[in-house]
Formats: sequence, C-alpha cells, structure tokens
Amino acid sequence: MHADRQAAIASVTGWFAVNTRDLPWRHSTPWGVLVSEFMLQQTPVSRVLDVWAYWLGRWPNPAALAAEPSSAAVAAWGRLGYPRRALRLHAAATAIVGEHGGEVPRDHDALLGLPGVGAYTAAAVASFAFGDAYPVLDTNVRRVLARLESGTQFPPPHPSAAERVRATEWTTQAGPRAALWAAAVMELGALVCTSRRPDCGACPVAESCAWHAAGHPPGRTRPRAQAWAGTNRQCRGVLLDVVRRSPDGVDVTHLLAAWDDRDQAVTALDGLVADGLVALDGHLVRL
DNA sequence: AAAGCGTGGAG
DNA sequence: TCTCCAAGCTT
Repeated sequence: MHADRQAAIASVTGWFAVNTRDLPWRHSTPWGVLVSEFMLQQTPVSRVLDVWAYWLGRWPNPAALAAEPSSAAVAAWGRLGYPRRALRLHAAATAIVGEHGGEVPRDHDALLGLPGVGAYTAAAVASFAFGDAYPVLDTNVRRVLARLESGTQFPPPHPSAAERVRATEWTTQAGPRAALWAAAVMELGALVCTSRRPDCGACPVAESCAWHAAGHPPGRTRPRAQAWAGTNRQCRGVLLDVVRRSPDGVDVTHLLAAWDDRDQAVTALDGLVADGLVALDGHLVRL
C-alpha cells in the first residue's frame, strides 16, 4: 500500500509537471488564491477567469475590498452564481483586516474561522498559497481516490470520515511534496479523471487504478437533481438579476412583476433582504 | 444532517 | 431539449 501510494504520488506529480494549467491565481498572492477559491466553489474555471481578474485589479488586497460596502462585492460578482459567496468574501476581507492585520492568515484554524471558508477552502489556501501540508479534498480529488483505491466510479454523495482519513494518509505520505501532490491530484481529476468521460489513456496511474482494472463498472445512479423551474432559487436569481442591473434601484412593484407568482416573489424578496443581498430603501430595492 | 443556495456550458 | 455538473458552505 505504502509503496503503491509513493509510486502514484511520483506518477501524478510527474504528470502534473508537464500538464499544469497556467491559471492566473497560481502566480498570485494569498489574497488572490483566497478570492479564486471562493469563486471556484461550485463554479467552473472558465467562468471565473475574467471576474477574478477584475476583482484583483479593483481590490488587490483585503483592505481594499473591506473599505467598500458589501453591495459593491455583490455587484462585481456578476453572474457567477451563489451570490452569498460575494457577501462572505467581503466579510472574510473585513475579518482579515480586523483580526489578522490585513494579511490572509496562514494558520489553518484561522482560515477555517473566516466566513465562507470550510474544510476544503481552508486546506486549499493553506496548501496552494502557503505550501503547507493539508488534505485538499474537493470533488476532483474525491473522484480520483474513489476510482483509484475504491474501484467505484463516483465517491459517496458527501465526504465521509473514511475519505478524510484516506486523503490525510496521502498527504502524509507525500511528505514535503504534500502541496504539490494536492495540486497535482486535483488537476488530474479536472483534466483526465473527469466525471463524464475519463481519459484513462492519458492517466499516469491507470495501471494501478482499481476502477480501471475492474473494467469501469458503473456506479450507483445518483438521485435526480432538484427540479429547477419554478423554484424559489430560480425566483431569487431572476429578482437579483433585475436589481443588479438597476444601479439606481428598482421599484418594488416593478421588481415583483418580474416573476409571475407574486406570493413567491414576495417570499423570495424577503429572503434576499434577510440575506443582505439586496436592501429595501423606501419603495426602492437596490443592492 | 438534510436541505437550500445560481449559473451557464457540455454532452 | 434536457440532464448533469462545476476547486462547497451554512444552518
């Protein structure tokens, strides 16, 4: 086992050395890495690139962002999705200024304490921004390890304790190259060991992959995704998009008319206000 | 701890 | 067209 993993680490990091995407946050600051990690939560790289560049140009450090109202962050978030991430990133910047002297903390627990930073993001920043050894367990890594060691097409629906233990073992066994291993195995999942069409012919560890050896048995079909049409989520998205495109605010009545079910629109608007994504200013709604 | 939370591109 | 899913977090 131990030797197998050592060999796999060497193979994957070797593959990574010649297959590294030139992503801008990879030659940025810890702040740039933190911003990228927030934006990349459930959002593809291709959609993040331009927004990230704009953010880093406008707010090159946490203090610059913290100096502006959170509405500026929501506006600049554009259509990345999950706009509460913009609020949390703004709150994180504020906390970094208030509690960490304006510098993104290197300490893993301090990172975990920031708004919007969970197990993955804390490990990713510690690893990618500072080179420290933490198990970076994102959807890519989970899929790679599930195939490589469990022989299953997909990992369980949610990260399990067993997965965390296993990821930590890999990190430990990577030793001084833990951060390199983290980036490499994640990149392998993103580029080769993909969810839909894995390219096993290009995989540096296909020969030792349990799922490959078993002949690519299909995994359990996953539960159907939540229906979208008519959901509160969709309604929130429609309403927020109207507000976002109304720099001077939009009349409440006019805003609610953007959704045919008025009761649902009222509920959704209440939620947006409660979340702090929009503000009620008399009869006007604005960011 | 299960559910809620956006968006757009690929297959 | 429609389903899947993309560097998760919070309550």
